[in-house]
Amino acid sequence: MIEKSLFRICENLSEFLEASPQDLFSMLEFPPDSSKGDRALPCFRFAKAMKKSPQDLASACKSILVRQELPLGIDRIETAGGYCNIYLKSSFVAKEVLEPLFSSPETYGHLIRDKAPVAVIEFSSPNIAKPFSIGHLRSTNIGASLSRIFQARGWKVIKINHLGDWGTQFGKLIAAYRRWGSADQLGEDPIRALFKLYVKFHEEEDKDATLLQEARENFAKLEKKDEEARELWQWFRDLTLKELKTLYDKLSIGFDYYWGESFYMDQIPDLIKTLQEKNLAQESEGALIVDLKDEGNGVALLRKGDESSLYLTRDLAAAIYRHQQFSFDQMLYIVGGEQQLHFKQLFSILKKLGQDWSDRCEHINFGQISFGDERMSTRKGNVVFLSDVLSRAKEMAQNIVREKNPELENIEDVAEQVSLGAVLFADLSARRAKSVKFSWEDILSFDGETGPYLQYAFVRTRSLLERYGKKPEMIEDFSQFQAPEEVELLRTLSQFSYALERAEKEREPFVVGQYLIEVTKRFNRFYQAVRILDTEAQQLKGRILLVFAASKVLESGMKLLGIPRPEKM
RNA sequence: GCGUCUGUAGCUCAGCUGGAUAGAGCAAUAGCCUUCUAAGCUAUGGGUCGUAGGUUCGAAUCCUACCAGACGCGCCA
Repeated sequence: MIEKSLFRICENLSEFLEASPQDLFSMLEFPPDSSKGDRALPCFRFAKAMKKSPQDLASACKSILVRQELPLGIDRIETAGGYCNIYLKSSFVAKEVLEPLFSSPETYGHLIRDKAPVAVIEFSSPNIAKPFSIGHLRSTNIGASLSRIFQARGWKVIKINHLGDWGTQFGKLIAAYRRWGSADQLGEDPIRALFKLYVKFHEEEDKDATLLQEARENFAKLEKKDEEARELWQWFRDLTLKELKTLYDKLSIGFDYYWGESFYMDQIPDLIKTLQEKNLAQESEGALIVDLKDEGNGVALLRKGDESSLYLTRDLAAAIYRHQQFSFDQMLYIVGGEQQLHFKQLFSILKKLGQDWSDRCEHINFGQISFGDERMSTRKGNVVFLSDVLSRAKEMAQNIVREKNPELENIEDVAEQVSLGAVLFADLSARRAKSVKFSWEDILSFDGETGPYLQYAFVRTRSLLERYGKKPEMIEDFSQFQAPEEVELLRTLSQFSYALERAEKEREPFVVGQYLIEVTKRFNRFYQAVRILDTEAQQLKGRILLVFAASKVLESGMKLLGIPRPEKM
């Protein structure tokens, strides 16, 4: 184990630097480039207390370390500036990468824990009766990736789709349907038909003040289990859910529970009662509120004047219910940053309710997708539908595949995979918090650091392995990798688990994407610089094993991000 | 007005638990296919890290103020 040897070094320096080995270990960093070693210990921090220059300290560290035998796999120690740089033997790195990758490629880089902590992850959560826009892709994509990353990091993950299937919007929809809709309209493309009704409602709303009133009344009826309203609601919900599931299948995303907002409806009266009994809720202007002004979180609305529930009420019920069911160690809400206040209020009220697990709830926010200069708005109808993006991307990919690889058999399938790769990766190519301007050009890009870039490298590995024709075998001599491109590739492959760890800690799937770009870059350089298939037997065996290793890491990482892995393209 | 987030190359973004010369991709220019898929590889140019202070041996990174943009702040979700 690389970590073991590095930890040994920290132990050996512990006394001299007057710091625990654990602290030293956590201080180790990756140098900017490999000429400065594999890990570095910065000595600046100790300079003041020990009244020595960082340079002298680094040298002292070096002499302490070289005085005795270096731990297994450590090649040498050098100093540069105030850094004590640790160089690993490249044969050691090769062994550490290739052996586990060969014996259990599926779990390479993963963390196995004795007892898996439980994470509830709520994501995607689209609104029923509204088309799935490119904006919804963010929560879906981040949530699905994070779920897989958490699993790879040893969590048991429970995935919940908190469908937006309750609320005043349904009152609006029912009102719109009654005025302008008909059953035939919903036959062909029900979602678009419902969407048109929704947009029309908001157009007419400005002219006709009674509309909103009617919508609210409809929703109140729905909550009071009015049969007719409920039938319509059920119908709209079924239509949407059917279409949603097709989309999730296409993206290979599954949920453990489709517990939408409506699911918690019956739990709300008790919740309200408890809140009142604990004197947390108070009447104000006809509504029921929790005053959180003293902590800077404004006023939280629990119940409207007409007694109907609100988003926050349903989220409170949902959180409590989920905790009862799963007693999770962590709950992540993958929801846009514009709802920050809502989640602050939610967590704060949970705490006031005495739910001590409230600090295990976390809002994983992300920036918005804007469209040109305007914010995308379903109400105004200026949205980009995910289905349109996907079909346009597929069309474009098809043209490119036809041009680049005309003999390919299943061009349409490959185009589908490549276009999905492009769209999904584009969505994960910046940190969550960044808001992104939607651009066809960016999302349909196939060159440079994109999904297809990863896929192309993966295809190259598959092609090499196929041409090789045999199963790769384990090698004995790990010192045969001499070319710098081989060493660099191995070095990068050895860092997979760090990428996963960082992605988990920062809740950033993007970190895995960045890492895969790095692997791909290293692989391409290796491929360019070195012949693989037409070399002598020993070298061939080693290089094909390295190709196998790269292929598996790429595959594993792309799986985590939901990026399809074509065999040919 | 208050709060949160963002501001780094022409464009899109890394780097932000302080540290070694501020890195990629796109676009531009110049090379590399009689050899394993050129959706690739190599090279070149391109930067007051929003502004001004402060902390520090050291600041793109931490603190303060200001500027610009996005979002949120009582009956939507």
